Formats: sequence, C-alpha cells, structure tokens
Amino acid sequence: MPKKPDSTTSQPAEAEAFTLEDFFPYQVRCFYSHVSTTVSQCYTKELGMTRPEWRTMASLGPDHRLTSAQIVAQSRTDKVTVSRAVAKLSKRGWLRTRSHATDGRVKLLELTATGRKVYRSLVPRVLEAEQTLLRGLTTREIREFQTIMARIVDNR
Amino acid sequence: MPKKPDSTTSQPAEAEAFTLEDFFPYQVRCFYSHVSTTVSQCYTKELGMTRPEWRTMASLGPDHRLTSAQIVAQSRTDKVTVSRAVAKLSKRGWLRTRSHATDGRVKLLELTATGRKVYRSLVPRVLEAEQTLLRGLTTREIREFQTIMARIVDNR
DNA sequence: ACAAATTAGTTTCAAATGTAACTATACCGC
DNA sequence: GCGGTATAGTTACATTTGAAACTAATTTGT
Repeated sequence: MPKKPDSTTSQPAEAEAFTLEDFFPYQVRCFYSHVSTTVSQCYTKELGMTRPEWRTMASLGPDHRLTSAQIVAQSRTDKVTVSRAVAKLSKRGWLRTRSHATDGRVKLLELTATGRKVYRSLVPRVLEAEQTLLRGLTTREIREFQTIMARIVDNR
Repeated sequence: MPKKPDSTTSQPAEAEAFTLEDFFPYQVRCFYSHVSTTVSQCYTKELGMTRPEWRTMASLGPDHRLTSAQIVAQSRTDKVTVSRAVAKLSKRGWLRTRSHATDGRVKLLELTATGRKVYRSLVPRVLEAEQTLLRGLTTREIREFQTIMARIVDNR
C-alpha cells in the first residue's frame, strides 16, 4: 500500500526552514550598515558631526532658508532630533536662525558663512563616498536598483 | 573670438549641486527604515522583543547551540548588544546556557522549549512581512537586487 | 611551568534617540 | 475679540547603543 503524500511527514521541519543569511531584511540591514558607515565617516571623523547634523546641513544647503518642520519632512528625521542638531550647529556658529515675518512660533534656519564653508568642504567628500559605494555599477544598474527600492517602499 | 570651454565658468556652482533626495545613501536610509520597521513590528508589537533579541533568537533557531561570539558574527551585532539580548531572553526563560566542555570562558546558548515555541510562532510572521515587502517583484528582480547589494558591500 | 598576551563575555559610562509632556504662538468658530 | 483647539519647537525622561574598562579563563613563548 503506497503512502499517500502527507505534508507533515514528507516536508517535516524543513518547510519552515529559516536562515538569517537568506532573510531579505537581514541582507538589507547589512547593506545599510555598510552604506551608512562609509558615508558617515566623512563628517564624523574630522568634524565630529552626527548624522542628524549632517542631514540638517545637507537639507539647508548653501542658500536655503527652511523651518525646522521642513527639515523634518525633507530629511525624514524626528523633530526632537532635528531640534538638537540645530542647537548644536547653532552653538558651533554654523547655523543661524531668523524669526519668521508673520509667525512667531517659526524659526527660519540658514547656514552661516562658516557653515557654508563646512558644507562646501563636505559635499565633495560625501559624493566621493557615494562614488566608492557605486563603483563598478553601470548607470542602468543603479537606476534599476533605485527603482526597486522605491517599489518596495511603496508596498505598504 | 570664441570662448574656450572653461569648466569653472561654464559649470559654476551647479557642478557641485547636491540634493539629499538624489543622494544614494539617503535613499538607502529611507529604504532601510521602511524594511526595518515593517519587520520589527512582528516581534515588538505583541512580544516586546527588541531587534537584537530577535536576531539572537533567529541565529539560534530551534536546534542550534552557539556561543555568543558566533551569534555576534552571524547576526553582525555588537557583542555588548548580544550579551544584553541573551540576558533578557534568559530572564524570560526563552534561552538557556550550557557550559562548554573544555573552555570555561564560553557559554553555549540554546533556546528552551518555550523559546522554541516563540521562535516557531515568529518565523511565519516575519516571512509574511518579507513577502509583503517583496510583493510584486519577480524572483529575478529580487535576485538581481540582492546581487547589487552584495556588490556594493564588496566595494570596500 | 609560568608570566605575558589573548580571548569570551560582562559591566560601566557616556552619547544618541524617541515618547510624552510642556511652552509659546497662531488659527478658528462664534 | 475671545475662548478652545491646533501647531512649532523645546525640555524632561526613559531606553538603546557602543566604546572602553573590566573579570575570568585560556593560550603562547620561552
């Protein structure tokens, strides 16, 4: 009498076999960790800047005048974190605040001359780090990769 | 007299134009943030587990007996973090330690029966989260994406 | 065989980060 | 206009995290 296929015996525990190595989110974490440390070295090593400080500076750029809330939205960073980054950049004299013409709650943020100097010294370095990361990839491969990241983020 | 091409004047500041939005590491951060929160909900929501605790549990799986150092290597997590994850899992009765036969410094870690039960309830949930993330992508697209992640990580 | 160097894992301390509460200002409905 | 509600940003508190120091056990060199 032939055995009839029985999922519980023919595929015992293996059916649920799970290995961290093959788990997509784990791979993404390793990948992110590499990307992130490669770039953050540009601003932590010599300048002692944190990631949120860099992101704040990058959002402002050389000539923007933004509110805290706009930076929060642009850089996808918590508002408390942005507040602290702004405080620290301000204390170092790299950022200055102006009051809003009609809304007394709002602070408009902009880089100072010194801040712009730091920014301009930083941009080529982070772009170089970006190039290092992307070395050996074709423009097409990069574009497709970006597309897939976006599609995954859209899978809500 | 025709102007001769001059990189400094023909591409003034724009040559260095930098926008966070187009910066690859920034895109990766947004992507990682989405992947990571999607999955971590599986173990934080009801079980109150942290990411390192989940990673420790996932490394051990139902039937492995590993040292702390092996988990550190496998899960790419700091040894302090692993130590604390182990302490907490142990306190909850989900993990037990055995002493090594010949090396008194080493602790061999393994899940308890309860720990295995938690593990087995968790695996299908995180795999489902993984499927949600990858919804709409072909096997080929996923494989190519993984390859590119690996290539970028190899760009040291 | 034993002092020095190495390794496994933990503890201590400081920095980073997020949630919730708070302050100050602006808007909205009447 | 004036009270209630919403919004911008900060402060307070708790949690997470990692670097460095530490303890205990093992290995190495002579």
